[in-house]
Amino acid sequence: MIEYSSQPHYLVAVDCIVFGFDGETLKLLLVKRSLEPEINKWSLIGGFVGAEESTDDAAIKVLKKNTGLDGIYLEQFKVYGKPDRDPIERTLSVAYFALIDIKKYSQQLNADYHAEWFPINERPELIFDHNTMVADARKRLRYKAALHPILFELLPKKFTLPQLQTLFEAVNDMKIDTGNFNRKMNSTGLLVKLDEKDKSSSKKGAYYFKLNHKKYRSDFHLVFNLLPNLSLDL
Amino acid sequence: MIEYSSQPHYLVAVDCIVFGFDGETLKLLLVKRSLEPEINKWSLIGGFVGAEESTDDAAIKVLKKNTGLDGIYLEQFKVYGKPDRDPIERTLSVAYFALIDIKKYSQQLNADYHAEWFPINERPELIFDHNTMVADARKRLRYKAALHPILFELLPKKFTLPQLQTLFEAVNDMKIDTGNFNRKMNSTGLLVKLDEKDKSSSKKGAYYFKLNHKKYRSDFHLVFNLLPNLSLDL
DNA sequence: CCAAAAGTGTTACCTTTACACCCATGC
DNA sequence: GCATGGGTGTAAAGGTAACACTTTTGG
Repeated sequence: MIEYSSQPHYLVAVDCIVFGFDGETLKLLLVKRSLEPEINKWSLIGGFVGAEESTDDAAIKVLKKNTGLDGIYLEQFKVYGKPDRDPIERTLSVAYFALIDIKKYSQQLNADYHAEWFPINERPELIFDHNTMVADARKRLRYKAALHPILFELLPKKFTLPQLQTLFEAVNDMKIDTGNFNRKMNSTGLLVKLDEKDKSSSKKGAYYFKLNHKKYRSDFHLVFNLLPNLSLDL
Repeated sequence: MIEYSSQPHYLVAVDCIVFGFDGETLKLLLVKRSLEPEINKWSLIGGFVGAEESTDDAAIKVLKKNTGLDGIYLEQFKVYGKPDRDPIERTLSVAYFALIDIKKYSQQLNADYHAEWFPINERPELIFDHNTMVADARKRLRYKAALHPILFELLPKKFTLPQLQTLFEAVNDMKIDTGNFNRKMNSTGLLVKLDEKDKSSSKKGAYYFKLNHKKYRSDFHLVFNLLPNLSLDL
């Protein structure tokens, strides 16, 4: 029987940075940690990787358990592998960021899992290196969102251009010129204008759009320039 | 004593996709695997992560051991975490891509470690999922190289514009217009023209340039547009 | 009618692309 | 002097940014 002699073995966890958008601010889904150490402190949604599952599977499972949702946009972005990042025992964490339509998130589960949305700039202190993870995830989200139409994952099926613009402004902490933004978005071919208007935030009303899913899938990998004065900072 | 009960533990390895450039083609540094299973088959440079080192440390160590080089450009890009990717025992692999100036690589070590450069398109079959890793690393390199001036890491201190262009063409499998390429590169402010010329490949000779390291460091994170018809495909 | 938000138009400017052209020199 | 690779010039087309302007409608 071949074996890798006496190499050390470690625990492996996944942690998910779950972004949501309520129409105004970018939010983060956090849970109260249910095990020692640091029990009852705020933490990212995470869990250990089981023997029969891939890290991707583990992340999907953890998200399903905490939000009840399937088919969430999920992207592995970094491994945190410092020997002492968990004080109890060496644990590597594979970090994923997730984008979910906050409206799909059933509020009921909130109570079950002690999960809660926080505006990203008003979040509590997190355990271990989770604060760093959030900062890294945010940079990565900005980076990716400037080049790929990823932010649609955060919006409901029907959305308006002003909503979309607010989302881009929230993610990137910047003001964007409406005229240029609309032209740019319309020119991507990703938007399908609906007849219906959203009158909740103005008298004139803003047309609803939906995503052209076929084009979204086919063009997803292309590099767009969705931001003015593109200068990211990853 | 707090502990994480009976969660499973796994081996953790790092694997490095090491790119080099000889002035003509993009190359990959491979080694003959020295342990069972698949002993003597070609493999990426890798090793297990020791108890006292981070994954980054482990990657640096593995590279140092196999190339004798310090200060290599190294970037973690993905974790491979399928349960059965190693047939002997579950092992997660943290993949890094590395860029080295092939001229700095001391040929002598080649013999010591059975490492060898292969043109990227004429490489042998690799063990496990290493073929996938190479494909992924190459995509990632293209992506990053289109937006950040990362390819200078592959060049010697002095280089010419035609060399730089050949490198971009090799990485991206495309022909690039010389005039436009030169103008774009010169406009970045990253190049310092030297008085000396390289006459090895033409009668007229091509001016040597060196990298403006200060500008390289300060502007590294900015998003350039270093390729024509930018349309990547990560 | 007016305020306020949605959305369009206009223009100056810059970048990109394609390609023609000039330059230097060893043979 | 001419072939060869190095390097510059140019003009058309397209994209970007700034901002003025029009539209709609509830109060």
